[in-house]
Amino acid sequence: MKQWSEFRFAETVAVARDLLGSHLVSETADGVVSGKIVEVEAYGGFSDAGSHISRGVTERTKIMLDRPGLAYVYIIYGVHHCINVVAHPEGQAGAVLIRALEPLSGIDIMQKRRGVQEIRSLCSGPGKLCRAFGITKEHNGHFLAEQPLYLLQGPQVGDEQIAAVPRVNIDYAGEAKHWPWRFYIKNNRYISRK
DNA sequence: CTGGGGATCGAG
DNA sequence: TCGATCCCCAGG
Repeated sequence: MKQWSEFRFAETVAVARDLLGSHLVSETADGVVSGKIVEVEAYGGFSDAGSHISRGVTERTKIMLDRPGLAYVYIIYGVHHCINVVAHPEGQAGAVLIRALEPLSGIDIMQKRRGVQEIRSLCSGPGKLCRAFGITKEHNGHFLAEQPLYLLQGPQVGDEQIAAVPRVNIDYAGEAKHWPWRFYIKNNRYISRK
Protein backbone atom coordinates (compact mmCIF):
# COMPACT_ATOMS: atom_id res chain seq x y z
CA MET A 1 0.00 0.00 0.00
CA LYS A 2 1.35 3.41 -0.89
CA GLN A 3 1.42 6.81 0.71
CA TRP A 4 -1.74 8.92 0.71
CA SER A 5 -1.66 10.86 -2.52
CA GLU A 6 -3.68 13.96 -1.75
CA PHE A 7 -1.30 16.13 0.21
CA ARG A 8 -2.16 18.91 -2.19
CA PHE A 9 -4.73 21.66 -2.48
CA ALA A 10 -8.22 20.25 -3.04
CA GLU A 11 -11.81 20.81 -1.92
CA THR A 12 -12.22 19.75 1.71
CA VAL A 13 -15.35 17.75 1.00
CA ALA A 14 -13.65 15.89 -1.86
CA VAL A 15 -10.71 15.00 0.38
CA ALA A 16 -13.10 13.85 3.09
CA ARG A 17 -14.73 11.39 0.71
CA ASP A 18 -11.38 10.23 -0.62
CA LEU A 19 -10.05 9.57 2.86
CA LEU A 20 -12.69 6.88 3.35
CA GLY A 21 -11.02 3.51 2.78
CA SER A 22 -7.52 4.80 3.40
CA HIS A 23 -5.47 3.56 6.32
CA LEU A 24 -4.09 5.42 9.31
CA VAL A 25 -0.94 3.97 10.89
CA SER A 26 0.59 4.88 14.24
CA GLU A 27 4.00 3.70 15.39
CA THR A 28 4.96 4.09 19.04
CA ALA A 29 7.15 2.35 21.58
CA ASP A 30 4.19 0.07 22.30
CA GLY A 31 4.16 -1.16 18.70
CA VAL A 32 2.30 -0.46 15.47
CA VAL A 33 -1.44 -0.04 15.14
CA SER A 34 -3.45 0.61 12.00
CA GLY A 35 -7.02 0.98 10.86
CA LYS A 36 -9.19 1.77 7.87
CA ILE A 37 -10.97 5.12 7.85
CA VAL A 38 -14.71 4.46 7.74
CA GLU A 39 -16.18 7.77 8.94
CA VAL A 40 -15.15 11.43 8.56
CA GLU A 41 -16.53 14.96 8.73
CA ALA A 42 -15.49 17.92 6.58
CA TYR A 43 -15.01 21.33 8.23
CA GLY A 44 -14.64 24.37 6.03
CA GLY A 45 -13.40 27.92 6.43
CA PHE A 46 -14.96 31.18 7.53
CA SER A 47 -18.34 30.55 5.90
CA ASP A 48 -18.83 27.27 7.79
CA ALA A 49 -20.33 28.17 11.18
CA GLY A 50 -19.60 24.64 12.39
CA SER A 51 -15.87 25.04 11.83
CA HIS A 52 -13.51 26.16 14.56
CA ILE A 53 -11.88 28.73 12.31
CA SER A 54 -15.18 30.46 11.52
CA ARG A 55 -14.81 32.14 14.93
CA GLY A 56 -11.56 33.66 13.74
CA VAL A 57 -7.93 32.77 13.16
CA THR A 58 -6.30 32.03 16.52
CA GLU A 59 -3.22 30.21 17.77
CA ARG A 60 -5.26 27.04 17.84
CA THR A 61 -7.08 27.32 14.52
CA LYS A 62 -4.47 28.88 12.26
CA ILE A 63 -3.27 25.42 11.27
CA MET A 64 -6.47 25.03 9.25
CA LEU A 65 -4.93 27.52 6.82
CA ASP A 66 -1.63 25.68 6.69
CA ARG A 67 -0.21 22.93 4.51
CA PRO A 68 -2.60 20.18 3.37
CA GLY A 69 -1.75 16.91 5.07
CA LEU A 70 -0.82 18.35 8.45
CA ALA A 71 -2.49 16.93 11.55
CA TYR A 72 -4.75 19.28 13.52
CA VAL A 73 -5.08 17.74 16.97
CA TYR A 74 -7.02 19.39 19.78
CA ILE A 75 -8.52 18.48 23.14
CA ILE A 76 -12.28 18.48 23.42
CA TYR A 77 -14.24 18.86 26.68
CA GLY A 78 -10.93 18.77 28.50
CA VAL A 79 -10.93 15.03 28.17
CA HIS A 80 -10.53 13.66 24.67
CA HIS A 81 -8.30 14.31 21.70
CA CYS A 82 -9.57 14.67 18.13
CA ILE A 83 -7.48 14.47 14.96
CA ASN A 84 -8.11 16.23 11.65
CA VAL A 85 -6.31 16.18 8.33
CA VAL A 86 -5.76 19.72 7.07
CA ALA A 87 -7.35 19.92 3.61
CA HIS A 88 -8.51 22.91 1.58
CA PRO A 89 -8.14 24.72 -1.75
CA GLU A 90 -5.19 27.11 -1.98
CA GLY A 91 -5.74 30.28 0.03
CA GLN A 92 -8.65 28.82 1.98
CA ALA A 93 -9.10 26.94 5.26
CA GLY A 94 -10.44 23.51 6.08
CA ALA A 95 -9.83 20.14 7.68
CA VAL A 96 -11.29 16.65 7.83
CA LEU A 97 -12.12 15.15 11.22
CA ILE A 98 -11.43 11.43 11.40
CA ARG A 99 -14.40 10.02 13.31
CA ALA A 100 -14.08 6.24 13.12
CA LEU A 101 -11.68 3.52 12.05
CA GLU A 102 -12.02 -0.20 11.42
CA PRO A 103 -9.19 -1.74 13.49
CA LEU A 104 -6.77 -3.73 11.32
CA SER A 105 -3.55 -4.46 13.19
CA GLY A 106 -2.22 -3.99 16.70
CA ILE A 107 -5.62 -4.92 18.14
CA ASP A 108 -4.09 -6.04 21.43
CA ILE A 109 -2.33 -2.70 21.83
CA MET A 110 -5.56 -0.82 21.19
CA GLN A 111 -7.45 -2.98 23.67
CA LYS A 112 -4.85 -2.25 26.30
CA ARG A 113 -4.91 1.51 25.69
CA ARG A 114 -8.70 1.69 25.58
CA GLY A 115 -9.37 -0.69 28.42
CA VAL A 116 -12.04 -2.49 26.42
CA GLN A 117 -12.00 -5.77 24.52
CA GLU A 118 -14.76 -5.42 21.97
CA ILE A 119 -13.09 -4.64 18.64
CA ARG A 120 -16.14 -2.81 17.41
CA SER A 121 -15.83 -0.13 20.09
CA LEU A 122 -12.06 0.42 19.95
CA CYS A 123 -12.12 3.21 17.35
CA SER A 124 -15.81 4.03 16.87
CA GLY A 125 -15.54 7.73 17.70
CA PRO A 126 -12.98 10.55 17.34
CA GLY A 127 -11.92 10.46 20.97
CA LYS A 128 -11.76 6.68 21.08
CA LEU A 129 -9.53 6.32 18.05
CA CYS A 130 -7.08 8.92 19.30
CA ARG A 131 -6.79 7.00 22.54
CA ALA A 132 -6.39 3.69 20.71
CA PHE A 133 -3.72 5.16 18.43
CA GLY A 134 -1.82 7.04 21.10
CA ILE A 135 -2.54 10.36 19.40
CA THR A 136 -1.95 13.47 21.55
CA LYS A 137 -1.24 17.15 21.05
CA GLU A 138 2.36 16.15 20.42
CA HIS A 139 1.11 15.22 16.96
CA ASN A 140 -0.41 18.63 16.26
CA GLY A 141 1.28 19.98 13.13
CA HIS A 142 2.79 16.62 12.20
CA PHE A 143 2.86 15.92 8.46
CA LEU A 144 0.79 12.79 7.92
CA ALA A 145 3.04 11.35 5.23
CA GLU A 146 5.79 10.62 7.71
CA GLN A 147 6.46 8.33 10.64
CA PRO A 148 5.35 7.85 13.31
CA LEU A 149 1.81 8.73 12.21
CA TYR A 150 0.81 8.49 8.57
CA LEU A 151 -1.86 7.77 5.97
CA LEU A 152 -1.77 5.06 3.30
CA GLN A 153 -3.85 5.07 0.15
CA GLY A 154 -6.55 2.40 0.21
CA PRO A 155 -8.77 1.07 -2.58
CA GLN A 156 -11.15 3.71 -3.94
CA VAL A 157 -14.54 3.67 -2.23
CA GLY A 158 -17.32 4.17 -4.78
CA ASP A 159 -19.85 6.97 -4.36
CA GLU A 160 -22.64 4.41 -4.11
CA GLN A 161 -20.95 3.05 -0.97
CA ILE A 162 -20.75 6.45 0.74
CA ALA A 163 -23.47 7.91 2.94
CA ALA A 164 -23.60 11.72 3.36
CA VAL A 165 -25.48 13.09 6.38
CA PRO A 166 -25.37 16.16 8.68
CA ARG A 167 -22.47 16.50 11.11
CA VAL A 168 -22.69 15.58 14.78
CA ASN A 169 -22.90 17.96 17.76
CA ILE A 170 -22.87 21.33 16.06
CA ASP A 171 -26.33 22.56 17.02
CA TYR A 172 -24.91 26.06 17.36
CA ALA A 173 -23.94 26.19 13.69
CA GLY A 174 -27.19 27.56 12.29
CA GLU A 175 -27.68 26.79 8.62
CA ALA A 176 -24.41 24.82 8.42
CA LYS A 177 -25.84 22.38 10.93
CA HIS A 178 -27.77 20.78 8.09
CA TRP A 179 -24.98 20.47 5.54
CA PRO A 180 -24.39 16.78 4.69
CA TRP A 181 -20.67 16.86 5.45
CA ARG A 182 -20.45 13.72 7.53
CA PHE A 183 -19.44 10.78 5.38
CA TYR A 184 -19.24 7.10 6.19
CA ILE A 185 -19.01 3.77 4.43
CA LYS A 186 -22.47 2.24 4.22
CA ASN A 187 -23.08 -0.95 6.17
CA ASN A 188 -19.74 -0.73 7.92
CA ARG A 189 -20.06 -1.89 11.52
CA TYR A 190 -17.25 0.24 12.90
CA ILE A 191 -18.76 3.72 12.53
CA SER A 192 -19.61 5.81 15.60
CA ARG A 193 -23.07 5.65 17.13
CA LYS A 194 -26.14 7.47 15.81
C1' DC B 1 -7.25 37.50 35.29
C1' DT B 2 -11.72 35.52 34.81
C1' DG B 3 -15.22 32.53 33.16
C1' DG B 4 -18.13 30.44 29.49
C1' DG B 5 -18.23 26.77 26.36
C1' DG B 6 -16.93 22.79 23.60
C1' DA B 7 -16.33 18.58 16.30
C1' DT B 8 -16.90 13.31 23.36
C1' DC B 9 -17.46 9.35 26.17
C1' DG B 10 -19.39 6.18 29.27
C1' DA B 11 -21.72 5.43 33.58
C1' DG B 12 -26.39 5.52 35.70
C1' DT C 1 -29.39 12.37 30.83
C1' DC C 2 -25.38 14.09 32.94
C1' DG C 3 -20.71 14.85 34.84
C1' DA C 4 -15.80 14.79 33.90
C1' DT C 5 -12.13 18.08 33.14
C1' DC C 6 -9.19 21.65 30.93
C1' DC C 7 -7.70 24.47 27.33
C1' DC C 8 -8.87 28.14 24.41
C1' DC C 9 -9.93 32.71 23.92
C1' DA C 10 -12.64 37.03 24.40
C1' DG C 11 -13.53 40.59 27.49
C1' DG C 12 -12.48 43.59 31.46
